[in-house]
Amino acid sequence: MHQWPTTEAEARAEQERLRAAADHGSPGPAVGEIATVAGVDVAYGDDGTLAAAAVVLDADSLAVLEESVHVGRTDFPYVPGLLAFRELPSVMAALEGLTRTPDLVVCDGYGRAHPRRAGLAVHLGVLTGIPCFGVAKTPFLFDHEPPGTARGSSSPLTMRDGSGTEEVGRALRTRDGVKPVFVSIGSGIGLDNACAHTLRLTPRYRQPETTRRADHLAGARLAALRPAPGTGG
DNA sequence: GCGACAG
DNA sequence: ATCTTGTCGC
Repeated sequence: MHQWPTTEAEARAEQERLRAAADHGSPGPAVGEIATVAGVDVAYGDDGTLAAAAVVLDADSLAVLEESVHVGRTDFPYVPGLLAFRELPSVMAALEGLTRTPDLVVCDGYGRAHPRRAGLAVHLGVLTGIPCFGVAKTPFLFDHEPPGTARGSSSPLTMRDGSGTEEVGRALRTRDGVKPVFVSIGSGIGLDNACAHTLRLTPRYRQPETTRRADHLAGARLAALRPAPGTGG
């Protein structure tokens, strides 16, 4: 089992190791080349309680094939830039609870679009060895021109601090007239394919079905842990 | 050194 | 992430 950092210093060292190990070059699987796709997400309770969920979908029909939940705790606080160390141990546990290995993993948050090029999706991609990318909801650290209003329109994401003009991700409109999501690669897949998969996963809502399913599952499990007052818990 | 900055 | 009602729409 993996040894997880407990201090910020250890986390940064591990983050750099993972960044260096990431595959940022291969195009990875295209739409039509995968049979299954997994979504992961974490819901938090008051104390350190959390529920991490992994949901496997049929890549074609988007039907749910399998679900896995890990209930546990976190000691690692939310530190900007180090989100991965708060979420990953339990996410990995949830993934290990699956009976099949998905062909692709989609997570909340960023991958290569990160101050040190090592967001959540980079960590997850390297640690699982499965192609992985991230879909985030807010741009904060990045600059981008608004994409066209039609679903499928996109524009490049660049670092807001002006550290280069490299496209670290892409603002992608997944629904007509709805604010875009922000796609960035983790490891083992290219940005073009990541965006194509994201569009396949958004037939109806802004967020990918993978994320929506995992988010719902994690939230439901956490709620089940905290029965409503007077219900006898 | 301090602050901002996914979730 | 989480705190939270009603409301509009399919």
